[in-house]
Formats: sequence, structure tokens, C-alpha cells
Amino acid sequence: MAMRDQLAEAVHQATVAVAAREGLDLEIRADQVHLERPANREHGDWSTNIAMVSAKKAGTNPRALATLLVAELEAHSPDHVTSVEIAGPGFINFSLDGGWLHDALAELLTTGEENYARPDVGHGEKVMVEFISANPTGPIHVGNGWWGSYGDALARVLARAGYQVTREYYVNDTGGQIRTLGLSLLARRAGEPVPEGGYQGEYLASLAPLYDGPEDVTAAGRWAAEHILEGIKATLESVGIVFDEWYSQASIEESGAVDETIALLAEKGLVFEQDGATWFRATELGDVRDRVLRKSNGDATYLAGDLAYHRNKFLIRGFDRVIDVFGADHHGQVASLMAGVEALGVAPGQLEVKLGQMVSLVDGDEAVKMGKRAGTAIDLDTLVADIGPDATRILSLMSTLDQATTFDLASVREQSSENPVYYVQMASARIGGMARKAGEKSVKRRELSEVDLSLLTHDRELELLRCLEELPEVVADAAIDRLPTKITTWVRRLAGLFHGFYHDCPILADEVDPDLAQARLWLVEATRIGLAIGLGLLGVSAPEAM
RNA sequence: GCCCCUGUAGCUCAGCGGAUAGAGCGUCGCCCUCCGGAGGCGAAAGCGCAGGUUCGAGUCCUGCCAGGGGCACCA
Repeated sequence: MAMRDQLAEAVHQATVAVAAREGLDLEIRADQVHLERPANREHGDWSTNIAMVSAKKAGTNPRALATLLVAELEAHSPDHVTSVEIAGPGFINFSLDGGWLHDALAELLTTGEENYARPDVGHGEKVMVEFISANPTGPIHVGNGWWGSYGDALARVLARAGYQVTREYYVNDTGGQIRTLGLSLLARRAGEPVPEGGYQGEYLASLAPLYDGPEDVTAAGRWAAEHILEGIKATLESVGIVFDEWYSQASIEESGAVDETIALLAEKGLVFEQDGATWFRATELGDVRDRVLRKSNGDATYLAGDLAYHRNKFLIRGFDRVIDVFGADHHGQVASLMAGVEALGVAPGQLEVKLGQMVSLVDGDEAVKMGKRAGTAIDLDTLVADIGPDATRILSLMSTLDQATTFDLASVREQSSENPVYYVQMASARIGGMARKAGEKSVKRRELSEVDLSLLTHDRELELLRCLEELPEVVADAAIDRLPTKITTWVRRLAGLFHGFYHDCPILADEVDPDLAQARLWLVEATRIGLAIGLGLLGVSAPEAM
């Protein structure tokens, strides 16, 4: 059992015993016991605030309650606990001997890369993460890459945390924009100027001569969209983003699902006709205005298709939960989507919408404007060619989705050695280098059962162990909070601790005690596993050499 | 005007309601007969403002100020 759980159980037992003996109101479940690792080592290895949060209800004061609990805990403390003390306003601090960390190390090593840090917080819940879903009217830009990294890493984290995950890209391959795309393509093919409001991008110019279909704007548009989508797919694969499904909007419309969805809303009295259009009474469900579902020209609106699509996700395909990742520029559609989905009978909360704030780039002193509207968006392809896929992924996962970020291309490119990705990958490469060196020296790891891990007592070793021991909880927190960024933070911390260990704790040097070297070799292996898991969740490679 | 996000070190960003707020870059000092110095050690430097909730607030709530994004029969 994990140390945290052992301590939580012990604290729980202590509250039960004290409550019974003193007649205090102290009802609390073991999984409600809050335990944390104090930042300051003088406060012990673990700490609980239970006396402070329970004192008022129990009709006593924190320190008095803590005193009772500590007496109980001293009599019945888990293995490795060396002292239980009251500190500050009523914290109960546990100090442990190093054995708990050696146990944790053995646990990690026997569990292995495949199975370590797989906290089951999802309980097999079927969740879809829909992300990117950029219109196939042009190459995807850096913002898409940023939000895409988020969606992909979130999917990886959720999968590791016990969710059954599907990654989906919704392809907007229908409607007016496809006709516009077709119009632009045909104009390009005929050597005519692209009409106003059309797509001016160079990618269409190179695509146009390849089109040998009819002079039909829809046919031409679909053809172009398909080709552009292939490019998008290739770009995404280059940064390790792969989808389970590419779901076609046209297929939704052609299936009649849009009409069915509108009919369903109509049954609930939420649809009306006005000015030749069909409207959704979204204001009934908290939206700021009513919304058009079918335009007066007969086309379904994006919203109508999106509602049919979400009905399909929840009610047809049976996802328990859907997480949509959009750019902040799509904020305006969230309220009506939420209203519509609720009207279709999906419980609020089953649909989560994550909005990625804008990403801006600077190149040295020069600002690089983003956004399709400005027409100066940087293609993701261009960025990846510039700084590489690993740097792209880790940079995009260093800040949270909510934070509008700016980053300097020049600092990543020209001073590439200063790039954070190298700091982390250097740790991985050093481990690889050490393995090669060990091979040269014919040093082999002995069986774990024959190695004395308790020889690991150096501060550098213990700090590294503490970090590795936290990974399962970090994965759980990242999944629950939908914050893959927490993995990035952890990986960087692990890399930093490894560099310190590497600096101060030689293994293959001549004067090192062979038994200690063996224990250290296993600690290195554990670090390798931790890095592999962490970087794997981020979609960043863990190179054995650089 | 309304809605969403953000304001933490000179810059770019982390930070589970906990006890002395972290990292990278930049600045200033150290450490290479040592398994990869793309490293390590140290220094200076910070929570926009004002209230509130709480035993405890960078974190939660309200207001203000500032920045970004959104308010279509476009997607």
C-alpha cells in the first residue's frame, strides 16, 4: 500500500478511537484525510491538517485535538514512521525513515514502466476528447498545434488514469465554406483571381492544377478539403498527434441526424420559425439570444450540425463524458452548444468545454501576428520545421490552456541549447550514456532482490526518490484537473533532480562501493522509467543519446 | 455594453486552500585531472489594487484597474 494510504488509514483509525473515547464528533472517511508532503523538510515527510479542519465541528481547538490524535498515532503508527509531532496552528507532522522511499523504489521497479503510475480515477468511464477540428480549408496554425498538444496529452493522461478514451477530430466538410473553397480552387485552376472572401492561400495555388474534376463548386471544395485534410493529418502525425476518429460533418447532415435533432428540440417546444429561418429558443436554457438552426436558404447552421453531432456522441455512441477543446475564438458558440445539449437530455457536466487562449509568437524583437483573420498565421509545419517536434510539444505543454502565451522563436531556435526540452532530454541522454558506459566496463545490474536499496541515503538520492514516488498522484491530479501541464512540471523537476544526483553521486567511477553502485543503477533505472512515462504522456521522445 | 480568460522575478511561465512562493532565460559570482558542463552550486529580484470568506488566501468570493479573446441566417 502506498505510504499516503497507510498514513490516511492510520489517521482515520486515530480519529475513530479518539472520537469514541472522548465523545467527540469526528466523522471523517479515510479517503477524506488530507495528507501532503510539506515543502519544508523540517516539517517532516508527511503532514495532515485534520486537527485544524475538524476542531470546530468537534467542539475543541486544533492543538488540543491534535494532541489527542498524536497520542493515538504514536501508539499505532505505520511502518517507517519515526515521529509524530504537532506544529504551527495544528498540523500533525510525520517523520519517516528512508525505508519508505526504498520500498517505493522497489514498488516502482517491480511494477515497471507499463503499469507504474496508473491510478484508476476514471473507472473505465467512456470519454471522448474532441480537439483541433480545424476547418479543412487551409493548413493548421501554431494555435491549433498548441491546443492540439493539450488535447492529445490530456487524452494520454486520461487513458493512463483509467478512462476509456477516444480522440476525435470533427471535420467541417460541408456548407458554405466548402463551396467557397471550391470556388477558390476553380478560380486558381482557371488562372483567375481568387474571388473576394475566398481563400487566398498559396496552398490552393499548388493544389489547383491537380484537380481534374467537374466545374462544380461543391465537388471541387470537397476534393480540396480532402487533400488539405491529408496535409493536416501528416502535420499532426509529425508531432505525435493521432486521432481515433475523423468524424465528417457531411456524414451527419446526410444521415438525416440534423433534421432528427431539430425535430427533437421542436418536440420540447424549443423551436420556432421566423424570417424564413428555423430558430432554437436557446434563451430558455440560459443563452443570451436565440439561435438559427436552419437558415432561410435551407442550409443547416454550424450549430444545428454541432448539436446533431453531440447528440451522436452522447446518445448514439454512448460516451459518458465529452471534453471539447476549442480555441478561445470559439467562445461565442459555447453557450448555445451547452444549451442545446442540455435540451437534448444530456446532464450538465457531462460536456466539458476547454478553451485554449491565444498563442502569440515573437521572433527576437519582431512580433509575429497570429490568426487566420490577419492572414499571417504561422503554419504549424513551419514551426515544427524550425524548432522540431519535441520542442513544439514541450513548449506547448509548459503553460496552461487558460494562459495566453507568448514565446520567442529566436530563443528556442538560435539558442537551442537553452531550450527546456534539452534540459529534460539531457537527463534521458545521460541515462543512455551511462548504460553505454556500463556496457564498456562490463558492469551489470544484479537482480533487484540481491541489491540493498537502503544504501541510498544521499540527499540527492532521497530527493530523486521522493519525486519518483509522487508520479502516480501527479498523473491522477493531472487527469482530474484536466491539466497535463502538471506532467510537464513534474518531468522538469525530475530531470533537475536527476542532474543533481548525477553530479554528486558517481556510479561507474573506480572508487565507488560496488553495492552502492548497484543500488544507484536501480535508481537510474527508476528515473529512466519515470522519464519514459512522463515524456510519453507529453508526446515527447526520451532519447538515449543527443 | 454583455460574456470568457489572464495579471506572480527584468522576460517567458509553474504553483493541490497550508507553515520560508518555484523553474528556465537574462544579470552577478563560483565548480571541468569528475559516468556527457546541453550540467552543478550560490546571489540579487516578485503575487495589479481594495475589501470579504477562512484557524490559514498567489489560490475561493465581490468590486476596481489593466491586457487578450468573443458577442452572425461564418464556421
